[in-house]
Amino acid sequence: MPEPSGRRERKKAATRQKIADTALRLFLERGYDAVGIRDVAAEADVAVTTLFSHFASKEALVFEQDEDFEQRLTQAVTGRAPHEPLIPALHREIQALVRHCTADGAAPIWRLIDGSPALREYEESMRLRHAESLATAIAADLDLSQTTTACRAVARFAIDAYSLAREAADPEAAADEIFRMIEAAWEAACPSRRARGTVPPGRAGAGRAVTSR
Amino acid sequence: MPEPSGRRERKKAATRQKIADTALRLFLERGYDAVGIRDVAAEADVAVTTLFSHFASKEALVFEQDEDFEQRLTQAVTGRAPHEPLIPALHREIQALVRHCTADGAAPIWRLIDGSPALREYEESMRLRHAESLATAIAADLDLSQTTTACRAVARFAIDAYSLAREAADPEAAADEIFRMIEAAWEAACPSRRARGTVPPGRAGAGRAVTSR
DNA sequence: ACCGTAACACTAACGGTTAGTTTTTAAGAA
DNA sequence: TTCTTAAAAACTAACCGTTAGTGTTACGGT
Repeated sequence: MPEPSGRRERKKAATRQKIADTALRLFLERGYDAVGIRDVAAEADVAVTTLFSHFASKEALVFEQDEDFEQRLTQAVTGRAPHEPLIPALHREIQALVRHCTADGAAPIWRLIDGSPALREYEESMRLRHAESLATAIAADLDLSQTTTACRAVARFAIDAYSLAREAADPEAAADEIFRMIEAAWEAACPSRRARGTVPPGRAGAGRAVTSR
Repeated sequence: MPEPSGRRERKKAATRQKIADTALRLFLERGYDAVGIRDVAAEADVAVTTLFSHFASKEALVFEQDEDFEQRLTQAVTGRAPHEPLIPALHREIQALVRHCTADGAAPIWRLIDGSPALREYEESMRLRHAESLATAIAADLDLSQTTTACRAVARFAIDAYSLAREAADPEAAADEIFRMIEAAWEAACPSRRARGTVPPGRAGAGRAVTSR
């Protein structure tokens, strides 16, 4: 089996990068809808088929940068300090991601995205996949001490927090507010676990059995 | 100006219905991807452009039935019994909707949807629009006693509950479980309101000020 | 030096969608 | 009735994202 070694991979990466850069530049210059795939391919000096061998769709060209989002989320769960409670760790990571995408430099790209229904739809769908990965990571981390349903729910809630915060007037405050809600929701789903983190110890374990699944 | 009176509207509605019926039949017979727009138009004996004057996209043909989803949600909020708390009302309606779409008769359509990425994506995007409407209804109902962020968050959570419950092995139990979480989240966001409904009176109003916005 | 194959190019098409234009048909006015 | 207006539907012809099919090149392993 060919062990990867050098030139080929570099050339491939260079082509991919050139396509992504060209695409983003053209989109920002003329608007997403006003630029066709054929325009991008021509300007990047590659064939249309080559473009599609690097990117699955036109929308994927825009979300090149945003690639590690999914991994950062799951890492925040699986790679957190031992005994650190789940929700605050998630909260911290989402805050960082929100800050990252509301930074001044990223503004034009997000204006681009918000301006195109196709891009928004693509993003939503991508986030849902992220939520599924996150749910899996959470379920694995908790090691069967929690329902799959509850894990999938918090995962979705966390993604919701990200996307609502991104749109809010004060993104950081919005994320804080939503995560206060998520913390409460998680405790309600967790009758068998100690309460800890940003919320006072309150009533944990209301004695209701988990019925689903 | 000509006041609309009868035949025209009936014929138009009939055309629309014929298109929708034909489309659904063909999709169920041959599969969504195997049926082209031109096939549907031909079988319904209309021009392609006519089809698109009735439906915005191919996917919209499938979600014809599901039309009143949005209105049922907002109605559940705005039209609930006086003094009935928000979350239980929402819970009840979502339960009804989940039951409706997991009923035996509806199974083939949902198999169709789950089988096509395009349809799933379309549905997600549609649900997000529903969540926005719901958030608006909730905000209006609460009359400024709650943050927009909190309203948008519960609205999303409710939609999440619907779509997670729909996929769960035991849909009703899953919806119950997630709504227990939502109830807790809502109380955490509601320092100024009495606790009531499906959850024991517990600690309401932890004395934390709402900071966002 | 040779072969296998990954990367890319080229042509042509498919399928959803839309613009432009024209024909039909219902609703009201003369 | 007949005429007028306008909505509904038809037809043509394309646009655009995407893919299949078919080479061609050049890198990497032997």
